[in-house]
Amino acid sequence: MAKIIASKNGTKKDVITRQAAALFRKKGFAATSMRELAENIGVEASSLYNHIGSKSELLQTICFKVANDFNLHLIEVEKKSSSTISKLENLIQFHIHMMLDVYDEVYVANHEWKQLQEPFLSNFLHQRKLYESRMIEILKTGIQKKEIKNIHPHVAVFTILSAVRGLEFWQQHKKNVSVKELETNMINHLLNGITK
Amino acid sequence: MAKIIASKNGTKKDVITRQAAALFRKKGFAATSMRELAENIGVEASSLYNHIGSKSELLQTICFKVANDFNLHLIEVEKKSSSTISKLENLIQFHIHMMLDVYDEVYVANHEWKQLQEPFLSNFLHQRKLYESRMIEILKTGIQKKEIKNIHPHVAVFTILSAVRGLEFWQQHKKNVSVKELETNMINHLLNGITK
DNA sequence: AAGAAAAACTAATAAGCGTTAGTTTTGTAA
DNA sequence: TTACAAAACTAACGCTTATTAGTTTTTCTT
Repeated sequence: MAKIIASKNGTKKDVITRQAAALFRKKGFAATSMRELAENIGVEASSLYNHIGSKSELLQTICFKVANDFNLHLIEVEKKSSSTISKLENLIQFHIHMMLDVYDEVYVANHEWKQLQEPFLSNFLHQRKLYESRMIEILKTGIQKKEIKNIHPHVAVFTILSAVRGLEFWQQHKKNVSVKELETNMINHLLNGITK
Repeated sequence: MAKIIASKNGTKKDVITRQAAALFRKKGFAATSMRELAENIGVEASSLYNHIGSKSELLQTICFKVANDFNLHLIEVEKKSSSTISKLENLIQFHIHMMLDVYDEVYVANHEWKQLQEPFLSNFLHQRKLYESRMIEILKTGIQKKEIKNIHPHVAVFTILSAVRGLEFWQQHKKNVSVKELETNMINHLLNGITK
């Protein structure tokens, strides 16, 4: 009769959620069974339900925690009175760090949100759309202030967000490239290009 | 007793595969049932097996068709004696067009390859790794020839590939931005940046 | 029109799914 | 030590899954 060990700063629900994020990332939400999750923790599947409500709830928790983290950071950036470029640097930097720090969770939020049930699905998509439109506003301001080329702000935001999302593929190269190197290269690429 | 209608240039297997790609994209591979796929075509689930081998086979067909298309194009680009920059333009352009032309298939190849079974999973990943390393070589040459800044080629390739992969999110904005506008903006962004 | 081949159908299989009920064990506090 | 609550267990529920077998219908060929 194994017991779920609660780590220092986390309830047993947190332990389950973290392990769920790891599995959902590795195998996908639909392809991960509760029995599998339980086995990974060292417990029977039914025991999980002493701590969580449902499989769906796990996905909800993961997705909205990530969405909230990004939202809170964007609010901080918007408050600042810095230049558009440095705001963008700040945003890209945060995305990179989230991707490296809470990889599983961010990955799941990016890829498995489709498996959310209503009304959570709509809510999640709404939040993301809002995030994007606020980033677009930042770029528009930069264009007005002539800090940024007269590009299509919508396309630019998608390009930047897509690029940082791609850091999923970076996990396996963590050793070869330092975080700092990655950061400066990506920010420089997305802001200044690569053409000499 | 509905019958699967073979379209002009496609066997019945093609029709099934195309519909499968659409569903796998919308709902994910694991979350799509054969009964659902059959219903979408207008036939009983068991009837599908007169045309295909298995559900897995459908995913394999989709993923390797896409991988092959990208590989063939890369070979063409490598043959050319043009500048590094124009090679990159060519590659980015092709990615954009694939994303817009065979959206479902490319999306599935990008997102659902995890559900491939061995040895197909290893094979697919190998092909993708090869594609990336060949793109890196192109960038390295560009750096040597001083056509391109002295950036980290690996990071740059990932940034570019991630950015174009993100065009998934563009489907819903097709009306607002023309393909040409999208193309020039993205290529310009990824090659020349957005800073004035 | 007859016979063969293709492709649909119905029915059933075994396995796996998320989840619940009921029970037993464990840990905690009086 | 006793009592209570937390959290584990076993067993089962009803449902869905991909796939197969066997049969009937449709289509193509002669």
